Amino acid sequence: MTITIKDVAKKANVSIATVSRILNNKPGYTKETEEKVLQVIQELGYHPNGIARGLISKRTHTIGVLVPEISSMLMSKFIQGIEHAAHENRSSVIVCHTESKGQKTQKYLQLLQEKQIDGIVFTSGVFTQDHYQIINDTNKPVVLLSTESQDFPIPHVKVNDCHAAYSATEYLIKKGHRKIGMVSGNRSDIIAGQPRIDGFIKAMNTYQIPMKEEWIVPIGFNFEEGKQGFTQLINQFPDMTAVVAASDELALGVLSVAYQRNISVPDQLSVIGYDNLRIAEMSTPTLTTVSQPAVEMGKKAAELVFQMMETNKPVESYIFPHEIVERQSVKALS
Amino acid sequence: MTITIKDVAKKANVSIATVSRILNNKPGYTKETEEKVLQVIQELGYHPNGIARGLISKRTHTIGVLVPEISSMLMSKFIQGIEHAAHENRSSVIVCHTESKGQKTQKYLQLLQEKQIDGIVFTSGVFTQDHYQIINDTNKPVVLLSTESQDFPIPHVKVNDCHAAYSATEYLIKKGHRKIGMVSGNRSDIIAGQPRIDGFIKAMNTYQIPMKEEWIVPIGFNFEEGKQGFTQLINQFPDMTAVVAASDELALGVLSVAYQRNISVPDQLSVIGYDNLRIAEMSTPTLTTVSQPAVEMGKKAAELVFQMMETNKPVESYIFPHEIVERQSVKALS
DNA sequence: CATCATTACGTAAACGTTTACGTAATCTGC
DNA sequence: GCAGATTACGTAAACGTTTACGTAATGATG
Repeated sequence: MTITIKDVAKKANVSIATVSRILNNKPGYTKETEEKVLQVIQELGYHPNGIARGLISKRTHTIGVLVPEISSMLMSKFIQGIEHAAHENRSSVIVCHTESKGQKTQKYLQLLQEKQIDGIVFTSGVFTQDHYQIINDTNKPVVLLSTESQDFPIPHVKVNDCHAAYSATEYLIKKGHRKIGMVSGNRSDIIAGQPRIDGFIKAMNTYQIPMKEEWIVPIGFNFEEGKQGFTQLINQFPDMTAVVAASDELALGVLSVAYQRNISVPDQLSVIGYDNLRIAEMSTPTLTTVSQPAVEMGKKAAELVFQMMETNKPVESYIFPHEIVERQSVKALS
Repeated sequence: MTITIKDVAKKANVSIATVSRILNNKPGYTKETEEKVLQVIQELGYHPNGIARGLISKRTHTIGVLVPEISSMLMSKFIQGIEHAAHENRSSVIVCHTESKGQKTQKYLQLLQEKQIDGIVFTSGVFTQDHYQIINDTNKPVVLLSTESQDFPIPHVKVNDCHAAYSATEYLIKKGHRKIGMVSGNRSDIIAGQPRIDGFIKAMNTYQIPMKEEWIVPIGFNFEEGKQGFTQLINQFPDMTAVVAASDELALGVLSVAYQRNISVPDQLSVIGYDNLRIAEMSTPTLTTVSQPAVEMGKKAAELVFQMMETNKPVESYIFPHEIVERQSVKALS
């Protein structure tokens, strides 16, 4: 049923080699035969079979992206950037939902290998020994997005989490705040948890602001955890005037509990978020936050993958600058 | 360099046919040879090449999904559901960002065809003649998600937009509201625009509530448009007590402007949204809204694709029930 | 006009699988 | 113990391309 290059060749009275040449712009045919063949292709409605092509060329023009959570707003921005870069490189992207599970991640890595994809963007939290094993013997380019690996030589693109959290804290301090709490990711999360806590502590120390351990509540990154974390924080630190949240979702959780308890933001409490997702503009009050250029980061990560494919050389990691976006949730103390 | 089935066969002293049989659980080998071959596969670290496989089987275990906007929260839920169903059917999904552009959509359809994907979930607004053309001669299963086509016999899964908007409006009416405005999608959007407006009007008529044309502001679906639309609406309808927003993002825009103008929600103004995205729980106040079970819908759409592949028969469209989720943004008038 | 380079093709072998068909060995039932 | 059925394989032809190599025809050069 399906029309192949042979059918085209036969009908155009040429060999399949000639058709192939025309299809791929390789030299070796006259203008006339080209026109003839092109016309036959039209008539027959022929489309080349990418699978057969891939079998020979060993390129599938497909890259895989592993994400822990598809419908996370941060991840969907990453994916958007990746898709964009892929499209510019005539490739498409397969999304793999790992649910942060090591086993599912491994299964997906195998799957991608069998599918002969050209490269991988890995956004799925911690990158383990097992993952490296698989990836290493596939010999395909991989880049880590918003994560990194200290054990293996794999390029990454991210912002400097510690530094960004430092900036956020410093921003509050410069606004006159001294009693500052933090709701953050778990300490066991060595990518986005502990480093941001470190940044917070470092800023407090640099500005010689005394602080207590219980001013920091490590709990996670989502909205519910933000509500929980802030509830705990406000109970053990009632005269706090500002809080740095390690994600925008956390910050919204803070806003939500504050609203319930009639704590006015920013008049009684200042809040700074992290990520600069779209919800940061959509909340009431709008959220001052540390911006991660997520779409750009996704784009860059994918571009590095393509660069590695072409040059066959390792590439440099890329650290994106962060930036404080001022909105309404932080007030200067007089 | 790459290890093929031949290498395995040679090292195990069997033919490639036998290896293939073992790989695919087809009968015709003893326990002994199986063990032997399996062991060699382990030793060599062999992985079957899905491309070569696909060339023969004509199945790539890949489906494509076309979305107008990847980082829309609604779309990412759809994608999540689709990915889930795909994974359960041992397939993976390629995401294609169409930007609602007909031309890009067509390009992507061609691409997917060349990639020999097994089926398509189409979530990209209006489904045109041109799209049908391409899809029809590929002969692959397609299902429309959250859209439909009156011209072509393609199954869809969605909620009944008109009915859902009717319910939302009715809900407000039953809470005692009479002066109700609407911020909606454009009238030219025959999928999610006009039908929801129709539902609104129908409810007002059914309950014999007089209304004016300018109580409806068709403008779009996102946050910014919500702000704009509501600003316009409140100016020409100042004594309005409630508003139905055709999306949660629109509703958040309403909330935002109301906050700026010191209109208290829900005390002075009730707001009902549409979609039940995660932001509906995260806003202040939390948003009463019409729930679309987006993840389930995505899942169902993909499942229909697989069903069509297996049975080779057309399937029925599927209308999901909607549901009002009560939160804090609507108040009963006494 | 003879020689050589270039052009415009065609032939056939890959790429890594699956699978129809053939064949020798083993098993079954009497 | 023998005919026939069954089992456990091997051989080779597909699947739809790309591409190295060969060849005849054309063009350029002296």
